[in-house]
Amino acid sequence: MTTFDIHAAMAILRAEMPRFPKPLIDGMGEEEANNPFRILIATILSLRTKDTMTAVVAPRLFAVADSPEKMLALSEEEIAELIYPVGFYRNKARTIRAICRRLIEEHGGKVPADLDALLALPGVGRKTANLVLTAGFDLPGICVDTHVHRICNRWGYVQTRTPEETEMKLREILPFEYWKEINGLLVTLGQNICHPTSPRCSACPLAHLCARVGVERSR
DNA sequence: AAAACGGGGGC
DNA sequence: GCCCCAGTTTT
Repeated sequence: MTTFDIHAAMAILRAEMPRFPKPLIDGMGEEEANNPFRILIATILSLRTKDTMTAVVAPRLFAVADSPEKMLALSEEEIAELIYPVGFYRNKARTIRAICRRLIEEHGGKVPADLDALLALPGVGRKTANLVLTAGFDLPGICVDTHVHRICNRWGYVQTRTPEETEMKLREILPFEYWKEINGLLVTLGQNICHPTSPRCSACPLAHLCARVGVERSR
């Protein structure tokens, strides 16, 4: 059991996080916000990469190809050229084409709105699949990336070793009303305050709730 | 459980 | 120069 007050924490985050720049997916415009294809491809681009870098590259790519058919019309080299700065660009270009081929062959050219179908796509793991469900389709899901995993453990809200374990625990204990929000809010907190190393606890609006597990107090 | 993929930005 | 970054796959 945990004594961490999740309701208080989420209320504070809802109030405080909007003053920071929005994460990539949350920052997408109205048209893109519910475009599962763009969410999916942008998430592939963002693997182990600064999301500010993805924000530069994604519009460049979508201007040329915003559907599986148009994307597949580009060669691996052409895609790699367009997305170069994100890193892993050869892998990602190959993965993007493989995904688009599968979308056309097995899903009528649409992104499936189903967790298992998403996980079956090449290069798609639990983080990406859950982000597409929640951000792309407004369906239930909990997207656990390194920020969510780290911060929930620092809080003392969960005690887990891996992001997957964190997701499964959150499915048990996180009130349903927060499922779709927790990723965006914790990414913002993680990028701006609760950094992986040297978190700025003195600037954190949740400091009074946090167990600060694994966090060194600074002065 | 650990390595590999990989270039750009911050310090 | 060195370390980190909205992970996933393979060994």
